[in-house]
Amino acid sequence: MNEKFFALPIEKQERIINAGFRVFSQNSYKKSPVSEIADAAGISKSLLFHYFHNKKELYLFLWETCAKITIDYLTESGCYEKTDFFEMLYSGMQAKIRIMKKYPDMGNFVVKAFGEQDPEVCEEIRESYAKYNDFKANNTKVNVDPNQFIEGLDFDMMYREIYMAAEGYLWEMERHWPVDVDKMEQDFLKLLDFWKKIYLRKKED
Amino acid sequence: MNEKFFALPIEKQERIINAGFRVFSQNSYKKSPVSEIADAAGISKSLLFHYFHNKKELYLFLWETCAKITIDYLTESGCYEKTDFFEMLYSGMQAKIRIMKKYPDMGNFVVKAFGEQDPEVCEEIRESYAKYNDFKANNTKVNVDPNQFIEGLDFDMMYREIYMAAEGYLWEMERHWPVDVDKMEQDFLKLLDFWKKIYLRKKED
DNA sequence: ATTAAGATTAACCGAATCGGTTTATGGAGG
DNA sequence: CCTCCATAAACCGATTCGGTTAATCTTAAT
Repeated sequence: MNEKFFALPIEKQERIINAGFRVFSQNSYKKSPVSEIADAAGISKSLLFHYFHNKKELYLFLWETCAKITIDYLTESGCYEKTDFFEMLYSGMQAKIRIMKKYPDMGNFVVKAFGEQDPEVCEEIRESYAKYNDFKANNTKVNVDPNQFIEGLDFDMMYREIYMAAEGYLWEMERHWPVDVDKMEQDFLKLLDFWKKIYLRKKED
Repeated sequence: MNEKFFALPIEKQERIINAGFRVFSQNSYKKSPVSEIADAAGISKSLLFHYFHNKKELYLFLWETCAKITIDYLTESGCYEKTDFFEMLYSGMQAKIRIMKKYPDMGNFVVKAFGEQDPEVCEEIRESYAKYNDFKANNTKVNVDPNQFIEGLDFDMMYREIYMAAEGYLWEMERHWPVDVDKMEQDFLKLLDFWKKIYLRKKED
């Protein structure tokens, strides 16, 4: 790609990135016109082709950008260092919320790209995803104290259940456009309280 | 539409319906070619245009079909008559599983259609959805005994949490194609047990 | 065997779209 | 006035799409 892209004002870079996320998340790679992305970004198609030599390059740049954004926001949230389980959940969720605020269509783009079948891009997508997963595996070490939970609790099951509920909540949110991220944070705090009340051992002091 | 469609062998009807679900769920209305649907169904484009006069008619037929299928499977499952909360959950989930078995892409089609913006179809979609919602509101009456749950439980919150977890689970499943519906049922049974253990009042007899 | 009717498809059409290129424009600095 | 350089308009050949038409294939009655 043309490195001059990064010399653009950040605001313009983000407009282009978000336009790409939006269009590519709504249609398959082949059916997503570059012209539509340019329109959504408020620039001309020719300019887009000036910064990215072709459609494929733009697409893969967006894909790599997702990994970069996720890693940046997650590490910055400090969630990797937390030892308290619910604190980890909370800062992780805060990172996701901040991402959604700035890149509203990134989540859907990731899902769509991950399932992309087009031979022109799908191998690259999968390779890059493997790399990202390696990074995650090397940097995620959850250590929680099992004594804080109620007796006889199936911890893996609880984790899974909470994870799915969060996922389901996000999914439900994204269906009701536009996403109200502030309401989201409130809802999630309420959920956290609910979970703590259910799963945490009562303090008997 | 051409009523002769319903005279076709059921197996062929379903092939066409599933092909429509598949293609329309992967791209927006405008970017979903009728020819691709015909290919996926194993028939010629001209034959598809013989049964449905145009693309819009096919699309709206598929949309109405979703409501019909959902209502049919849900009432047949008996979940509307259940008074036990977890039994209701279980039969509802069984209905959804049966639907996914027969129409693997219907769920994604519904989501996509619900968010469709194209002026050629979006008003009709919304109207029809309102009708479906009315039906659901008139036929869903949950009456559960609050005494069966642990003390101090926020029931609405629990319901919401369970609902989201189920949603999140489905969503996670659909990402890992193809969906293994039998494993799904097992997982869901385990989840049900987990919830019962957490939320139900312990029997002290 | 002939034919009529219906089911199904291949071939076709005009309009629009798409990825990408070439040419033109407009504005800032020297 | 000239030179860059960011940006856009106009353009191009290839392809695609919705829909139609003409042809073929199947079947069952005569």
